[in-house]
Amino acid sequence: MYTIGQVSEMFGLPISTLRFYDREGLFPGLERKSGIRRFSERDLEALRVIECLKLSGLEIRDIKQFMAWCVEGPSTYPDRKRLFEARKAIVEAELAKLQKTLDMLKFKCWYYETALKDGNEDRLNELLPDGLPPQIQKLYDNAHAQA
Amino acid sequence: MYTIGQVSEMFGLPISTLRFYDREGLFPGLERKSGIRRFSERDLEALRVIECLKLSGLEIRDIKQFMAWCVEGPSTYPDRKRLFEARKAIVEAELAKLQKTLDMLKFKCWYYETALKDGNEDRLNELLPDGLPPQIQKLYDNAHAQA
DNA sequence: TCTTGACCTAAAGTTAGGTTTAGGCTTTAT
DNA sequence: ATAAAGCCTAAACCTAACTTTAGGTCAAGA
Repeated sequence: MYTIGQVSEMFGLPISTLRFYDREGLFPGLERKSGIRRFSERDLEALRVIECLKLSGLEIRDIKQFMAWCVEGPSTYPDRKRLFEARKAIVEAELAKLQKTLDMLKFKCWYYETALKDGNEDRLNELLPDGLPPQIQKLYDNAHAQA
Repeated sequence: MYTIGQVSEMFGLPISTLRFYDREGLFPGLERKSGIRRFSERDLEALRVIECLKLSGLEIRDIKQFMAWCVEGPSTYPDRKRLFEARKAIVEAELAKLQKTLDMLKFKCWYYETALKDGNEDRLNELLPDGLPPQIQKLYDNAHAQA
């Protein structure tokens, strides 16, 4: 069993955030001893899931819903399964988008490196939009492709 | 040249958002004809960069700074290069984190699929934390690894 | 000419996700 | 026994990034 301060340390989250999550119902059944929160291994796993779902872009009220399902029992397995499958699809899309973002950033890094060498953007403006070196052209095209 | 409504259509962004960006100084030198905004090809490219930088997690005030550098000229090439290199590092870290998130989600999908077949989590609780099928164990370990 | 649709501004409002404050218990080490 | 550290709550506050509102301008078609 852990105190809120220990959990805060372990997860690198402010104590105020943990209390906020608790207030929002993200730790149903969290134990208390004379008013003081005692986090069990189960609560830590819940917190890991919270962090995962948050990263996947889920809102707090929906995470609360998930935690409520966990309390409700096996009848909610289908709901929970659906939730994770939906999140999986969303994160896969997000990853693709972020990869595209990364290509744009890589292109821009090359762009300013070149501009810095040349002292201006004149040559770059001539190369654009399709006379770039092959590797760079790939980045540029990918970054400018329609979603 | 495009009207704000056309740009809104093209980028799938609300008109109010485009006006907000303009108010925040993200389109320096945006042309107007009797008060009405006319977006040039240059402004569209700016908007593409804005979307990219936003996805990379940059705040509006810092995007504004970047746009100001673009107006300022070649003396700011080093600043702009540094900005993109920093963003690139951040997005690469973000991608790694999101990949880990995805592994957790994949694990949870498998978990609830199994729980649904079994009708309970008893067998799963026995398999955890290190008696899982190899492929699944990999997902689980990766998702639970320290940052 | 009149009406419709698209544009404009300034300013107030909204939302999510916390954080801070003020005042007060509890536990632990000396 | 007492003081410091760590815990508690309720409620106010904060910030970013928009969005909405209210009131008005402008240009084109019937």
